[in-house]
Amino acid sequence: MSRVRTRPTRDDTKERLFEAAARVFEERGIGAASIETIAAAAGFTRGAFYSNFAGKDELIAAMLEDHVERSIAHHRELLTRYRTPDDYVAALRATERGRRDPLGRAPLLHMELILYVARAEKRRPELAKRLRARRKLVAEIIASTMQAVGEGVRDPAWAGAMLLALEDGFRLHRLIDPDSTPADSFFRAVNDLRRLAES
Amino acid sequence: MSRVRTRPTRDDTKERLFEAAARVFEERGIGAASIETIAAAAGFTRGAFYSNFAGKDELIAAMLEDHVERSIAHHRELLTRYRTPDDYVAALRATERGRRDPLGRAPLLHMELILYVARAEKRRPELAKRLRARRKLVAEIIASTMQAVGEGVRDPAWAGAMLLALEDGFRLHRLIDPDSTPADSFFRAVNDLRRLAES
DNA sequence: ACAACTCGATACATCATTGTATCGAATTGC
DNA sequence: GCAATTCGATACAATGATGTATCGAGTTGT
Repeated sequence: MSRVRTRPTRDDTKERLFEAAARVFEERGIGAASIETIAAAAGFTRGAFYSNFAGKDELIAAMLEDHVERSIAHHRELLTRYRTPDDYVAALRATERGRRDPLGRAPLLHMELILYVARAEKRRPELAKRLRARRKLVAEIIASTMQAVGEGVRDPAWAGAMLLALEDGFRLHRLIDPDSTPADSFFRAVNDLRRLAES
Repeated sequence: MSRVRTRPTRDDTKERLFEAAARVFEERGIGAASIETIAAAAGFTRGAFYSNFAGKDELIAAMLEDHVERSIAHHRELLTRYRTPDDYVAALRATERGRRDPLGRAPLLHMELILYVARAEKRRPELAKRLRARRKLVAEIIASTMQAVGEGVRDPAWAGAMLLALEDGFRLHRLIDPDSTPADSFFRAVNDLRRLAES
């Protein structure tokens, strides 16, 4: 039995390394981020890092694993509460405003991870699985909320793919030029499309 | 006057460095690419590189400059030839197919550049200018081709922004998962939207 | 043809990064 | 409590990257 904990638990350390890595990746880019910098940002030395991960690759794999579930869980939770398209979009808008991003991570990091993994041929399937899960989820959301209002969409899966492309695209453009790309561009587009589809 | 040129011109060297840099950036990512690797890929040494550019930043700025003009010029040229939406989309589809995209590798560079510049606060305006130019161009295309058919779009500028977001989004997703994201996803979406807007 | 100039390779010094090996302190099992 | 184990800091060797300074070959103007 220990009297008072003076050393952080292993999971604590990993968590701190995650956060630090997210910050550093976002700031410098994954490729330009050194292990040393990441460890230092977390308040540790390289020793701690290598004690927890085999290297940069394993860290990133762990980051993906960790955060994917979180974001999907959030959407599913929203789905149980808001049953019409308008409500759902409104709810999303609200969380968007409050949080950093519906996917749970800052946009730059999101893109950065996509690129990093897309480049690592052997690891691409992981990210692909994630994209497919997101699409399936959006398709479900469309189908579910549409049905609640009595409207029909011919192909929810394709509609989901389009919406996700639109979302990621606007996210990218907002990175480049926030001034000409308002935060709610995506939602505006969704509403426009819904209006189009209804007429 | 020299008899026979045995040394490449300065512009030749720069051009070769551009191409090599594009390859290396695509393969390793901008952050992870070293000057040495780039120069070597072009068949030169670092000496040549530093003789032509002050550093990585300046190289990238030059690459952007180069890329932008080329792509915009191409679209404008298309615009003079194809005056209806259908023709234009068809023409785009054709050039897209012809472009080197055997493994979907070229788009990586596009995203990579966006991220790199988005991160460099001081340089962001350049890329923003480019995004705005693209949007303006697409808006013009929409307005121009629509008018030729006698249709009206309420807000061509906004429609242009949406289309670009859609395009970049699909490009991103194709990087992740080519199997579930066919190369013509964007064009399919454009056609769907046109059909929606017409009804 | 000759002098001035330009380009790119080579060499060099400095510094950053990587991965491992080892040691001491903290923690847990018994 | 005490031994065994775990965690993370430190030291270390090897390698890679950066930028500059310099030299020789190539090129241009007159």
